[in-house]
Amino acid sequence: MMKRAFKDKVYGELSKITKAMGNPHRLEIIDLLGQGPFSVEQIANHTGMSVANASQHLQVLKNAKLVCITRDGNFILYSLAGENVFNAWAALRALGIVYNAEVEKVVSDFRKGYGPIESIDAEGLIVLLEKDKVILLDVRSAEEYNRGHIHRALSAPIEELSSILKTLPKSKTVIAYCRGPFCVFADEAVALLKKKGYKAQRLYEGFPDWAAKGYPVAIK
Amino acid sequence: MMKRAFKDKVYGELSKITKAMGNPHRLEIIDLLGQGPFSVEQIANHTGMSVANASQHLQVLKNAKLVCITRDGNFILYSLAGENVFNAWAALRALGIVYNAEVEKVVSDFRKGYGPIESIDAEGLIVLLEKDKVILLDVRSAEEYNRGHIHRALSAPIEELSSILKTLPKSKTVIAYCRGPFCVFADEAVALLKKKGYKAQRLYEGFPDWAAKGYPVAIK
DNA sequence: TATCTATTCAATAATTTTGTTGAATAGTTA
DNA sequence: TAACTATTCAACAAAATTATTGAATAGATA
Repeated sequence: MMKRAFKDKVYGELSKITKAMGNPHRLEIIDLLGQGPFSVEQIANHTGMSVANASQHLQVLKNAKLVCITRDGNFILYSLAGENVFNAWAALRALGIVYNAEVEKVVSDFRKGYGPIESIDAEGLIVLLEKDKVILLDVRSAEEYNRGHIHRALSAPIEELSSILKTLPKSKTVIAYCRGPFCVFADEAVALLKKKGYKAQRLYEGFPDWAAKGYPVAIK
Repeated sequence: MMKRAFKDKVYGELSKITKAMGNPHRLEIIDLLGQGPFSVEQIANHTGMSVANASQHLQVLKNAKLVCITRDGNFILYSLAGENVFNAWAALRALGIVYNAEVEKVVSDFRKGYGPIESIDAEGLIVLLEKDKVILLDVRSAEEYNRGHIHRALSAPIEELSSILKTLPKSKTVIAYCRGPFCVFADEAVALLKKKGYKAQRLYEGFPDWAAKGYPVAIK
């Protein structure tokens, strides 16, 4: 029947997108590319895959039009095809956290390893920033900070945090943020800060979520 | 490494959701369940699958917590696990239409078969309804209409449209809507209406999209 | 032009997904 | 309780996905 052929085609085309997202490595790549462009080798390192394997997964994402490439010297940089891609990923991530208790459990179990970590959401942070009551730390790498960061955040890469920390007053609460809800840099930072006697929380979301919501960002 | 195991777990759990959505039949089922609950046999008929096959795909969706079941007499009714599921599907659908020219092409090619079909979006329809300038027809089945329909819409199942049509004045534009952008009932209705001398358009979205946006609905 | 190097490709085996078939099951109805 | 029926299950073969390996390629640099 004519209609059936049409539907098969439409849902078939759309399933190319969901198929492309239907793999843990590729979800991790999408999450990573939310930070900005990365080379194949960088992606491989961040995700613990071989370069050839990462390349093949990137081909799948590229064929589904979820990522696109630019060349920079010898390197090929992959980035998300548009902000809708990150939004769709965020919607799926939220779906997982809300309906699938297993996801929530894995995350909270892991975080317990750092002790009790309080978190604040983006809207809450905006209020605190307006009151000038907090110090905001970007605990990702300096390179990621330079690509773009939350307005008024200080760069404090997790490895350098203990030295930077000495310059911070203990009168204000410190908020740490990183790449997203599944990135643990902020948890590590909060654990260290609390150990040193600071009042500290993590931002639940990461920088890409903040930017996607249209909240103020700065580029160094 | 500890962190890698954590990430593997998190992305692995989330990929269960995207894997479950990574199949054309299962996407069609999700789209259909946006209308409300259906039995396994109904789902099989609507999607042109065998009952056993539909059942197996439904198990996959259930395991991913995307659908849930209730019993009604001898029948087991499947429905979406929550409105977030439809929203995520809508986000993916939009992603496909925006970034993947192939999806857009398949849809517009098919619609050309009915002649030039104009469509209006939900926001445009609201304006026209306020001005009382249009007649709004729900061309889905009477059963689906009774489950819920757009406020002020008349029920006009596509098979009965030609008889109902005689009672409609030609002074107003007629807007037809159905299940969603990939449902062709509204296109068929518009083609018929235009042939009979009416000014007619289709609503681009379907009833589930309208309801998900929080616009006014009525239940018979 | 020749060299170098990041990336892609091709081939392979292991694993997973898929649809069909017919039998089994659970829960309702009589 | 017995009969019925919608749904699920189990087993199978075909097809698709996946990670690994090492070779090939394209494009920049010297």
